[in-house]
Amino acid sequence: MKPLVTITDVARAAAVSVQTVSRALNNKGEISPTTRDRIVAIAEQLGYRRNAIARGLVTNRSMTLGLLVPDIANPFFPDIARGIEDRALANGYNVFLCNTVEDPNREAAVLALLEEKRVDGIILCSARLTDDRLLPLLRRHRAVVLVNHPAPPEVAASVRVDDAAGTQQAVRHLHATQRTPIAFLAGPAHAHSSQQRTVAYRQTLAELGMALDPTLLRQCAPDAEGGYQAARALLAGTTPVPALLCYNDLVAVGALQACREAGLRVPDDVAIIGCDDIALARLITPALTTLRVDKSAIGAAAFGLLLARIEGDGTDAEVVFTPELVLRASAP
Amino acid sequence: MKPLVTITDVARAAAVSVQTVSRALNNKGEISPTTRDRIVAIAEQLGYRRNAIARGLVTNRSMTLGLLVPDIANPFFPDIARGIEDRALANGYNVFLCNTVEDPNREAAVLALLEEKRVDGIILCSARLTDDRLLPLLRRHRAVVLVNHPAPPEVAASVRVDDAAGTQQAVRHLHATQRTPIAFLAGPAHAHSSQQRTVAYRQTLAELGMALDPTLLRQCAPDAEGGYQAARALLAGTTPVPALLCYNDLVAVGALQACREAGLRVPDDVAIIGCDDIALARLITPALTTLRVDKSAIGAAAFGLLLARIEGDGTDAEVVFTPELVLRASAP
DNA sequence: TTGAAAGCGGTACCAG
DNA sequence: CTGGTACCGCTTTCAA
Repeated sequence: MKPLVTITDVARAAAVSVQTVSRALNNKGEISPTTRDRIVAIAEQLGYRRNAIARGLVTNRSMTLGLLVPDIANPFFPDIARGIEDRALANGYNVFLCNTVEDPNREAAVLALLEEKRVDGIILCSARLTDDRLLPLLRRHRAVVLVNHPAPPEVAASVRVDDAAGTQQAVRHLHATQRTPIAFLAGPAHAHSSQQRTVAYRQTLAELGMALDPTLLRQCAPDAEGGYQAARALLAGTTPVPALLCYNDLVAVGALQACREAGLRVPDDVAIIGCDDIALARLITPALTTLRVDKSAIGAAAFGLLLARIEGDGTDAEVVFTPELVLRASAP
Repeated sequence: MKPLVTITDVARAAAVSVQTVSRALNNKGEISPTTRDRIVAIAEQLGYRRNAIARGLVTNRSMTLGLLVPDIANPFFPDIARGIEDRALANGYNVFLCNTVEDPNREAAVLALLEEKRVDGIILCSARLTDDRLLPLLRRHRAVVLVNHPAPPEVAASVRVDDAAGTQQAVRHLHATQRTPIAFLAGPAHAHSSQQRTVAYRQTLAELGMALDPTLLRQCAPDAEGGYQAARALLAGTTPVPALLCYNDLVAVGALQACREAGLRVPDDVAIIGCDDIALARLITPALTTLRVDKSAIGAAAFGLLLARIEGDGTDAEVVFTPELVLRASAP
């Protein structure tokens, strides 16, 4: 552990006071350009790097954010993270990217740890905690933005995707192309977006005069394995299933695999629609019809809302993105 | 910005000194169980949460690590990150997961930022900086582990995959199944693993008495788009290409797509081998023959080495994993 | 077993 | 324009 250069060392080397060094380094306050340049040069030469810990203690700002995602292996979240991190770095913030691996307890633990680390704000994607546990934890943070989860405006701003609109588009498309009845692999029960889409699914079926067959509505883990298992179980039934609406693209990939193993052709025997339009969706065969959302824009919007809250003017409380149905081979 | 409870507040409420509270909270030093429990209860009730910033300033330990990956959207890295983060959290560390988006300058910037944040150590995966820029930056850090990149032991420990062995297995398999000549989509020129594999590719061809056709050796971006472009360019040539060895699975997915568009059947007209065995590899059609490495184990090993270095006994300097060829439909 | 005081490396406030 | 001093919240050292 090599002894690091401190601001005092720089001050001594430059024969000035520490405050003068501080002013030079931060380029603020009244200071003559001459001394500033001289000090900056000396600091550079000494290999000085400022200590964000010490600075954070006095400024009460860590210039650090927390980002929680339920599963970083789902390409949906790296894309959002990218949108956030790009803007965060540009604004001088570092991001703790925390994978809660779909585990509510880990989500709670991470929220507490981030509080100890005194992050300036957090962005929580697709919360898995129930509100009674979640909200008290969130309230302790200085600024919070939720992605895909509602919250009282005094607790958090939110960025969400219009789940109802997306589900409606997908169901209508399947209905219009004569692929009924429509099964729905609905994702995890505790996910808010799953609940919203389930409501929309039921409602749209009703609007179109279709009966709801409860056996065609199944929850599943929001990954390929979950989709595979759920689809297998579904296909084991006696009723043929000509259309499969999936919680996300990974679920759709798993379902596709299950269909293939069951000897069903996609889209001839079964049409499949995913959600998110991850990069993979157009690279597999058949390419996946899916609901596209602009993940990078979601990330950027979330950061924007968070920054506004950190800086005090938490005016805009909600941004909504509307998904767009992208037709590809799996459900033309 | 709500006023947070400090250790002083707790001390006042419990009518003891701050040191006693500190001892109670950390459960160390001599303290009577009675007062300790009383203090802990009061702290809890006041909603006290300790301040890692203040604590880090005095202990000179941030309990924070930095993890740099070139592209978090490549499923290879989330798997490694998962292996690291699981063990890090279990040991009380938080991880800054930083996506350098294949950009050397961003890598350098992040390395500097992490230094300001006084992370206790960093794990850098697949460095993109050249050693002359990289090493000075690394030397400034207290503990460093490199994944897929060599380094002098006094600068960093390293975890690597035996690229030569993997490449050799793959080339031999393609040769044994009569699929020659063999093209190689080698990934980014500045990646150490790309260089190693290129050497092994040449060497193995020579050992097997095959001529090297330079037009069959192409660099590419290490993602699906890169594989797609490189494969397209390759297939535009006049020579048929019966075998395609790819830098990683994403490159292979892109190459697969290019082959399909060119009207080539996989594996009948072209055999394709990927690398990493990401989850996707067995979910696409045809399933991908690939070189499997245990990503979670790589992450765990990297964390283990880092912890050893942080705690001072940086004895083991290198861990090597050997990839295993997994035969699937794309190159049976 | 507990407490008083010093100080980690900065920044902020005021004086010169 | 520059310097002195207090202090952020906590742990460490030494006394009591």
